[in-house]
Amino acid sequence: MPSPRLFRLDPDKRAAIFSAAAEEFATHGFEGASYNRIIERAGVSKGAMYYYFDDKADLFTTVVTDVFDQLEKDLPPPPPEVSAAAFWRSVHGHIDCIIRYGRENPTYVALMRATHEFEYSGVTDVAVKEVCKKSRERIERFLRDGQQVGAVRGDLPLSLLVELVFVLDRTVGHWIAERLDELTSEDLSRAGRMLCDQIKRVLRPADSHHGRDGRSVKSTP
Amino acid sequence: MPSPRLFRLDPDKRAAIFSAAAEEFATHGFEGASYNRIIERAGVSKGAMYYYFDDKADLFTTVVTDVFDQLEKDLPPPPPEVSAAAFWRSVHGHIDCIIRYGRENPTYVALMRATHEFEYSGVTDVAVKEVCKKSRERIERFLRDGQQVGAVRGDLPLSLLVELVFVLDRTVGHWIAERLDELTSEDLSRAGRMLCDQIKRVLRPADSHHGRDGRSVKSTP
Amino acid sequence: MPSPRLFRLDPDKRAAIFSAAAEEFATHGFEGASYNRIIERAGVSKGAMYYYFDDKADLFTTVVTDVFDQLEKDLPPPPPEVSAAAFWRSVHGHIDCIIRYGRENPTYVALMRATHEFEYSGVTDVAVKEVCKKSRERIERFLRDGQQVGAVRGDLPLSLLVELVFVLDRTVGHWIAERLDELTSEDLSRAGRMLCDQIKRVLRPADSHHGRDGRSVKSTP
Amino acid sequence: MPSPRLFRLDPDKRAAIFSAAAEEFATHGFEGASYNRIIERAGVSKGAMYYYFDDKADLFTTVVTDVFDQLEKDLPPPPPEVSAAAFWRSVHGHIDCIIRYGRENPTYVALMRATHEFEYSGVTDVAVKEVCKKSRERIERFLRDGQQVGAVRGDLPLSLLVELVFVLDRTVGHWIAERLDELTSEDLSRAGRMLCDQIKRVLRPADSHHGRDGRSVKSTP
DNA sequence: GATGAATGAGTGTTCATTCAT
DNA sequence: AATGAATGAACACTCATTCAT
Repeated sequence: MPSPRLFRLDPDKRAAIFSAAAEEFATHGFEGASYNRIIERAGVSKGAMYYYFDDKADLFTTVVTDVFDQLEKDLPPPPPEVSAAAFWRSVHGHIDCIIRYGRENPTYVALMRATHEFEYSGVTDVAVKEVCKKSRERIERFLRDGQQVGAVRGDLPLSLLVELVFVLDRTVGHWIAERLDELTSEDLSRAGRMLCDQIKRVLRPADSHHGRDGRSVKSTP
Repeated sequence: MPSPRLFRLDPDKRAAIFSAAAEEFATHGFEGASYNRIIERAGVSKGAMYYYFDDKADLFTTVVTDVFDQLEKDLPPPPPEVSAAAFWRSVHGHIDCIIRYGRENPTYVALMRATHEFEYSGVTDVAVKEVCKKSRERIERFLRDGQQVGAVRGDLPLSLLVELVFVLDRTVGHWIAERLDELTSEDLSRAGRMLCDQIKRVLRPADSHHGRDGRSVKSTP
Repeated sequence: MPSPRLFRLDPDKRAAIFSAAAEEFATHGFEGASYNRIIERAGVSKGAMYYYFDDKADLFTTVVTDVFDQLEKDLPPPPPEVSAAAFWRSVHGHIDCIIRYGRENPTYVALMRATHEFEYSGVTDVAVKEVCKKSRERIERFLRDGQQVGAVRGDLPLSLLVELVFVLDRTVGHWIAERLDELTSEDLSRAGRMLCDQIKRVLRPADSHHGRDGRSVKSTP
Repeated sequence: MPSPRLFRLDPDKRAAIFSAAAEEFATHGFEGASYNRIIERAGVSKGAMYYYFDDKADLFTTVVTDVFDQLEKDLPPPPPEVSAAAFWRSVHGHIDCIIRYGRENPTYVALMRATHEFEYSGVTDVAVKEVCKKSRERIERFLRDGQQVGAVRGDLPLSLLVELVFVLDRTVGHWIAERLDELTSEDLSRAGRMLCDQIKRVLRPADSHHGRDGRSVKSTP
């Protein structure tokens, strides 16, 4: 956990640290990132850095958590009414929000990706796992609501659906980020609709129209 | 590029090198991986390693290429007949093949994931990009065929569809890998069908049934 | 020298500092000890510490001096009567006192040992040397008294005898400290008598009974 | 454990490393010693050092072991005949040998002292403990032989007697080392006799002449 | 053809200490 | 009087790579 001093620190300095760290971690992943490089780019002394953060992992966790929290804060509240339509409207709202956030903070999108990778890798940090878990739980609650109004299929493990949504979002996000310069604002909102559609396709309950494949994965659900 | 000497090397030694490298890279990513650790675990001399491979990047590329090639070799040939049904049958065949491969080489699945991440990161290596590009082109050709028989939507950029297929596969692959012990052989083929279904959902052309969302992202495609 | 402010400090705080320092120095020696760790464990601010003590060496010296002084304060007064018997009785009194002190302050025993080592090492601090010198002078005066009443041999350099007494005490002290849990109170007083006996053996003048060895080391005493 | 490469190393280089390490450890103790300083003074590269030794502890242990082994190699064999006189003659032989060794390698004497301290401190290394244990066991066997011929008292725990012998030797050794320049060769052999006498005093069985003090420490021996 | 000794810049982290407040 | 933020040199150790043999 970062020292409380961090929050007493000049916001500009703190921003400089977070930005330098986010960029380094996003570019090189956790293990590949150089603490020294971050320190140098943030323009702080070595000692100061260790005054704010316990170690490299702590810095990573703190920055990642911050990014996730920042995003989450902007997300719209859960839908007041309960219906499939309301559910999808809410999904759309979330996606718009996320895309907008990503457009304004491309580095943070990359950082989120790096975080996810890190989580998948063999050297996962406990604190990072926590951040990811929180993030997943949020989606899980969301999907559960979707299942109750019949918007989300119930024949697949939630954990898998969560992962799919996670990854669809990241993939489209990355695809967008790579073409950010050439996309108009109109393109972006179209991209939002497209992503929403894709998620809908993935989550929608199986019906006669689409065949009977992939009903359930585990024999004992 | 690895030295031609590599291919004259005792296959067991070569396998030891590849296996050690794959594991290290899969666990730590490219930058986080330790060349020394690989050398040590492979049980070869330091000089020998630099005798076979130019450097760390070369080893990485070589191993990754090998894994991709290995997999590709096993993939079924493109469907002889051309029809939507044949296309999906072929997709299913591919997926079964990939899942089988992943079950037998879990390390390689992790390595592929690591490769993908590496590609996404900011420090992409030219050679690795080449491997990934080749792999993507294969999918792209596939999807183009699918489009011709009306199995794959044509209203989204191919590059995005390729990415989505890529990532769906990896996600389900990882989801499976994490639960490999608890899944029966029957579960696995069910998972194959499920993944196929998901890909179908993602690729299928938009129709009246599913609304008009996400028609196209770029205004001038 | 510590600032006079130290003595105006809340005794509890001061005790906390001394205790933390004693433990750290005892465990790691002077050079190995971490000033930061001491500060942290004492629960005082960094500035405060440098407000009370000049530096690490000053803290060390102060604490060590305190421990020596504490012990010395409890030691019995020199024997009023002058005779060999009175001398040995006094020695015994001292030893009992020291053993009791050590039992109650095992950390301080370790600290004394660490001090001694430090003195032996190549980086001796002037102030510490002073403390040790004072302590040695005390023993020296004692031994000189013993010589006058014929209780202590006169054929060896006093400095050597002092060292031997010093070290016998520390060795038995350490031996006891290591087994403190298993020794009864009775064992302890037996240990006191034993140590006294050992010191007597070492100091007693050479006589015909014990041979002529070790008469004198330096040809010109 | 040091790498076997160490023993393939140019003896001069190895000696340089050992000497630099011995001096540094002797002067600063284990924790206080600077690996960097040793490397610098030994005139080897950083990498090379870690090529020979696992880490700082390994270097310490290796050097210490070497010193102990060196000394031990020179020690005279155990006495052929068994009698108190032979025992004491053997003790004398050992002491002469040790004093001679110390005169020629004053650094190593200091290192031995540092080792002992280190062992006493709270952060003992397993390997170092092993070296000390071996050394103690040697003395213990010796004393046991002495007890059998009635030369050594049996009323005190052997572990304590061992410690006392250990420490007497070190103390006299240090006392000599400090005055090495002013002592003639004759002084040295006189010192040897003196130390032998002191050890005799400490070990000799209690007899009527010396009173009944210190018979046994533990109530249940 | 193949080795493994050697390198020194790099790693993340801790150090004793200072000084503006 | 007292704080705690800040420093940068030093710490033990690892890195990818070279090269004489």
